[in-house]
Amino acid sequence: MATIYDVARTAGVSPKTVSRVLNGDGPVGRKTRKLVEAAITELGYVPSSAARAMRSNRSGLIGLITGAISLTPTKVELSGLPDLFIVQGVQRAIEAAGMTLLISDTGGRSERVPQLMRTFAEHRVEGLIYVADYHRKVELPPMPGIRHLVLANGYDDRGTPCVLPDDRQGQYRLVSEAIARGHRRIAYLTLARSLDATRLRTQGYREALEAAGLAYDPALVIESDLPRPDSEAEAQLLWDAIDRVLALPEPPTLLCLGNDRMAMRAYGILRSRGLKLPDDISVAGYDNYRMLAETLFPPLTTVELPYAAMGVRAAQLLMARIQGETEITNEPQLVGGPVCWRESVATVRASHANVTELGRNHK
Amino acid sequence: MATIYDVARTAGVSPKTVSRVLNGDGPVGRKTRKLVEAAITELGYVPSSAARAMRSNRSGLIGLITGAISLTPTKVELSGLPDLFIVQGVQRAIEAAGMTLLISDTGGRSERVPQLMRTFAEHRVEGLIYVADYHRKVELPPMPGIRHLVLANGYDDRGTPCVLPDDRQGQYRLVSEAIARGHRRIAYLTLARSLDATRLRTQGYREALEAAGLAYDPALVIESDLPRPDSEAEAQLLWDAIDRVLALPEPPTLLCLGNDRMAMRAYGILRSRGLKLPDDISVAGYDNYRMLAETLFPPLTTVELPYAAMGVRAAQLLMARIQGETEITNEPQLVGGPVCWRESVATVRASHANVTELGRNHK
DNA sequence: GTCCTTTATGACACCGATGTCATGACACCG
DNA sequence: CGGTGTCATGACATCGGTGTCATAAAGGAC
Repeated sequence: MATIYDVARTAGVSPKTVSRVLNGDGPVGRKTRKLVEAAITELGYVPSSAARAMRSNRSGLIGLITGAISLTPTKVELSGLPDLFIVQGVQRAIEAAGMTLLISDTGGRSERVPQLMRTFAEHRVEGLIYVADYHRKVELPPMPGIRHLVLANGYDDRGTPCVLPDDRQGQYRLVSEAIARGHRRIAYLTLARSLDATRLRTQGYREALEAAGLAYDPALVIESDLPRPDSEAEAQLLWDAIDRVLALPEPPTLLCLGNDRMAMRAYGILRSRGLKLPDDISVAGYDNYRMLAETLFPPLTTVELPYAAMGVRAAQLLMARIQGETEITNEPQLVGGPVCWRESVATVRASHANVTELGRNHK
Repeated sequence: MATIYDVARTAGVSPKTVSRVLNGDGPVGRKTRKLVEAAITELGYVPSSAARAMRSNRSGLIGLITGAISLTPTKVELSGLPDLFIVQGVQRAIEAAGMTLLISDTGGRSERVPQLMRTFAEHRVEGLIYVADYHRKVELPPMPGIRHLVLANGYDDRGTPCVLPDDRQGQYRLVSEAIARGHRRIAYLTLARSLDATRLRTQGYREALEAAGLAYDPALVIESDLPRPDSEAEAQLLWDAIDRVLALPEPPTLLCLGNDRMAMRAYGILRSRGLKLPDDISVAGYDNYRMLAETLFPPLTTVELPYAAMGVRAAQLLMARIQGETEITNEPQLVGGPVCWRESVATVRASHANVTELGRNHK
């Protein structure tokens, strides 16, 4: 591969002049510039980032880690992998800034982290982004030699800068808009209560009811998904929850599910009870996992988890720190996603609205 | 960050001696080694790969590109993204070999490829892996400065080494095992005929029938999926195809679908016709897209696309080339995946088997 | 004791960029 | 015409490792 010396010799100038042409520092005569550019093209010269990095002490590299990483051993989750969109977002923003991304995946084995960190250190990454597989608290091991760290989809209690989905707002918007379409009895069949997402979305659910002057009915909110060894046992929980809300004196007109996967199961369960979607009952999910949401019939109304945007934001946050910008808060950056309105949620006619009043008194 | 000179000074030796301790070339006295190791630990020294790369002319970096890349503009496909598993496989194999992966994604815009290639060239990657989004022929632009190239999930007509899923064998196994479970009339509702996967899997389907002495009935094989602007129009194709095979004089006992997404649609369509799965009719997919296959009820029998294994194989192929191994074929490397047998395919009782004979004569 | 080999270590150059400083050629001003 | 400033360019050192070669000390054979 050609070097700057080859270019200099071909163009009949000094290496430093070639460097000036490349970087635009210092003045270069017009004829000289042409000569150099011709030589570069002729030789197919591409500057070596290794040499540049060594001289400038700036590698232009950003590290990114996905997968298990915490100190405490965690069970392997099937889920994961939509975080790919976070990575794509990071990639885009990093690249736009002229930097390059080094990506590593622990593959669920967090004991490999020290090894990965060492590799990053050898390459002198200027910053590191850790992408969690779902909205959660993480506990990172000490990372010697890492100057800047940003968490995406996760947070810790050490004030590390982080980017999180705005789960509260997402559920709030979904429920608010559903109310605007006439729904008054809205069930919320949640993911595991222990998840941050569940806590925040439940809060958003309640706030939306409150803003509309509707009473909160605890009977409509049921934890309906817990990790189980087999898929069928998981589905059973949801089955029971749906049974319970449908048996209420004033059954819901809309079921909000903890995620699109649960919504997909709900389709099957509701149909097996002879209900037509969305005429007899409406369904909404969360995540906008498009492979599911768009393929289901009817297509699923859901809230988008703004993964790509979160990735972009995380990258920008990191770049700002690297460039030493001072006025930066450590507050979690919340990123909201739009509600994707599809046919699984019907507009309720006025007659149903009357039911609402009953529903309010019900409490 | 500490340098080898800092370590040398702290240990009271020359930099070269530190280098010897690090790399294990040349002899080092026991006491000296201890001194040096203590200094390394004390300073938290990590050697700079940039400096090392410059001297040795070996970067230890492998480039990987995903997403659109061909010369001819392609429409953006929703699908994509299971290729994440290919990337994970590559990652694992590359890392095991002590190298580091630079990953870039075109995000569907192949006009960005030259820019990505330049970045790779600047970092002096020793080889490049291109990961296609589905089994397909690709047309790569010229890649100056790339010494070694391997295609994963794609192939070209220039004999570039490549790794492909063994689609023929996958469908062959699925159908063979289904026959072993008593199925005699097996429909195959395929993806677009233009896809390589469809051609190869159809071949596997026919060979399995042939091996079992069953006649091939063209009425059972229907192209049932074509890219359409909206999801509903796509589903309509499948709906019609299912109508047609169910209306046959000898309807099939098993529907093989082109992928798991189609299988998911088939569940809905079959149930809307009042059929029970798998008692009235069996269904099988392809891909082992677990989010679908395991969540569907009943869980879906499908063929695994061995993405992770393909990634590992691609990485190994590339490493072998980099190390200059000579006896390497350019034959496509076919990687087979297992059939994941789940409850969506029933075992057919003998009474049904009689139907088979009719089926054979039917042709 | 001398010679030779082996072991342990250091001096120095080099990889390919770029920062610093010096130099030469002009142009302009008084 | 000499002084001053700008423009264009090159010589040289430097970043952090490693390959080459030299050197010194230790051990063994005669």
